[in-house]
Amino acid sequence: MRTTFPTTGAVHFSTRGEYGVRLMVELARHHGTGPISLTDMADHESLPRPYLEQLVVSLREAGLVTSTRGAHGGYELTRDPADIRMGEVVRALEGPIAPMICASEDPAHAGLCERTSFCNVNSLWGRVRDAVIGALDSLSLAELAQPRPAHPFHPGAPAQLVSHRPAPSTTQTVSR
Amino acid sequence: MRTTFPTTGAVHFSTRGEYGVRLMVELARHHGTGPISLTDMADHESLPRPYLEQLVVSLREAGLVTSTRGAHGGYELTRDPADIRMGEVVRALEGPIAPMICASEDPAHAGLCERTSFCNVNSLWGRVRDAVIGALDSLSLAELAQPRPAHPFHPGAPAQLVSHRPAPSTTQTVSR
DNA sequence: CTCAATCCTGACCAGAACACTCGGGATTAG
DNA sequence: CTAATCCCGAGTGTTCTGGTCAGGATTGAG
Repeated sequence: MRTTFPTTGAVHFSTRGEYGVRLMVELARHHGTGPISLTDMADHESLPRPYLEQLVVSLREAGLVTSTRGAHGGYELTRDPADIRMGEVVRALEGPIAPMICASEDPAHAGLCERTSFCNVNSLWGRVRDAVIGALDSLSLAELAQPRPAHPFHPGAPAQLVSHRPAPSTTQTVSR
Repeated sequence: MRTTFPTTGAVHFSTRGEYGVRLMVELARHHGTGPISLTDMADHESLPRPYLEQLVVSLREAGLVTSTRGAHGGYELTRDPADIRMGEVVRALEGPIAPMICASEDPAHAGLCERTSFCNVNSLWGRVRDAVIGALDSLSLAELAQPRPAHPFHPGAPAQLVSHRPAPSTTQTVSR
């Protein structure tokens, strides 16, 4: 089993997200060449096929993939990879991006935190949510699927740790 | 109990983060006027005090608060609220911001994903991590603690849904 | 000195979520 | 017909979450 790796609390994607995205990348690479079987992908990525079987249900229900049954069947993308934002993929797999009840993507649902009137802590969670959504939607499946050395310039920031702690300056005007 | 509210999978802060932040806000509001007891804060925020007791341990260990024991004791901030980035607070409560094993804040730890050499999916998780860190560190405790109508201009973007789907353009240069 | 208000520590616990596995049924190409 | 597929629902051990509980140490006030 995977044991969720060293438990890290906040902002942590489950294996559904991880495996599902890898699966979509696999599909994107073979886009246009007919359906691929789950068994093939499971073997190629060395992931448990019976588990992928239930992940792919979410992807199908979200309209991201279609299936053809029977021998030589399998799955394929419904749209061009360049047309699929990673936000859609992750949302399909893990549900809506809502770090907190009062920071739901659905405004109606967010309203049921009765503290909203007087507490502005939720502005923090809202900010996090928007940051995550922005990060996910700024990347298309096609960009993620291209092999390795992404592009001569703009190398796609691979394992490259950017400087966390951007600037511990006291006064710091937020963007937007 | 809180039942983690409608389960939302990805990017989801636990009550540790929620309660802990609210606790810090409470402390920030009374900063400079001596220690406040946990009981007071638990009552005022209607949170279970015995649970807060273990949260506050993390805050103390992170050096964010100090305690004075005995009667009329309590907790207070060690630094000025304007000097505390929310990233510190959240990290203290929930652990390092790492959405995935290959997107750890600690580069050494990130190296133990053996796929890093040939898969660029981790660039996605890295991007999410940086987005979250940026969002958290761009806000100070002081900003979060001020009462309600934050500021005449720069209204702090309260529940305001920003347009997700920023621009589904196919070619899209990353920022940075 | 005593007492009550605090912080501090560690153990315990029920329920949920996670990461799967398993068994079998429906479809279809060869 | 048969093998390769997708499809579906149920079961399962482990971990995490969100607490509770019991008691000990420290201190200010009377």
